[in-house]
Amino acid sequence: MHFSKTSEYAIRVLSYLHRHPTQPYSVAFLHEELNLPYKYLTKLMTQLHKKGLLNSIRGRDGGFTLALDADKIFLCDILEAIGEALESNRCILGFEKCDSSNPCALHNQWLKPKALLEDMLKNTSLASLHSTESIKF
Amino acid sequence: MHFSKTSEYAIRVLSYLHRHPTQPYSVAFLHEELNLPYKYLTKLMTQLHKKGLLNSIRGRDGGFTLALDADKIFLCDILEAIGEALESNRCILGFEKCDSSNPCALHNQWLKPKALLEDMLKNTSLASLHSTESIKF
DNA sequence: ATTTAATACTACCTTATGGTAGTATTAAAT
DNA sequence: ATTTAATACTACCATAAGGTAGTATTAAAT
Ligand code: SF4
Ligand code: SF4
Repeated sequence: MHFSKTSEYAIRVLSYLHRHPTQPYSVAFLHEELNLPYKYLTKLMTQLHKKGLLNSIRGRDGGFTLALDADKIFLCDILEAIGEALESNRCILGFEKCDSSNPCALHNQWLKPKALLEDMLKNTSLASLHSTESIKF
Repeated sequence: MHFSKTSEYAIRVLSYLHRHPTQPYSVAFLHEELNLPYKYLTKLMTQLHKKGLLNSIRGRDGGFTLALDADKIFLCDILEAIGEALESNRCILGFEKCDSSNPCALHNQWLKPKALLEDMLKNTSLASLHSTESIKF
């Protein structure tokens, strides 16, 4: 039970961009500031741009800015952009098919935590992430 | 956000063993019955035996049985046995250190889902998993 | 004693994720 | 026009998880 490194990186870097939404930041700068691997971050940023979450400005003095309002980007959007969308219907035990009219007991145990998780991912926006003005990133 | 294959396998196979706690089942049989990869399952069973969750009976007509009462084995015990214990204190964003007196907003969002997850893993026993008598395994 | 059916062990292969290297392309500044 | 600092692209490398192959060891049954 964990988030992937890539999703951690994406959340951290997007959250950082939100601090100064207008000014473009270069990957080199973000790499220094957030201590994330430079080349890997380049790939990730390009991917987020292709998915429409980032504006990219090429050439000298270029960089990336948020493409959308920070309160319109939710954690689930970020996960989807990097190909880690939550498969809500997937069986927690890896079964292909399941008669959901007769669920196993683990399924019932899983319902509540799963609902809260989905709630968190669907309703936590980038903007809300920074509401506390903590200086971690 | 997902369980590993290995943890799925472990939960499924242990749950199956609980159905007839006294009789030893061979890996070959479990492999057929649960449709899990034979050799990989062998490794997993040996590991679970070393961790004290299973009795192993070698030689002809051997196999594995539960080493403990099914209502004394909890999901978290299984995860720990396969080296996937939940690191409760790990930062969800991968930071090494964090001043928890000033948590970031994601942390607060994470508290409730995390608590429910831990509750599920700590309080769901093998025995309770099978209380509904569903025939999935 | 031999056969047989099981676990245990060692080593290797495959796939996905995470990460690196080098180069091409773009555009501002001079 | 040239330099410079940025993204974009292609290809490869490293690590961990998942999976396979072959053989040694064990113990019941005959
Ligand atoms: S009821 Fe059990 S077997 Fe069916 S999808 Fe849910 S966890 Fe899987
Ligand atoms: S408060 Fe934020 S930075 Fe600190 S441990 Fe929690 S998620 Fe990580």
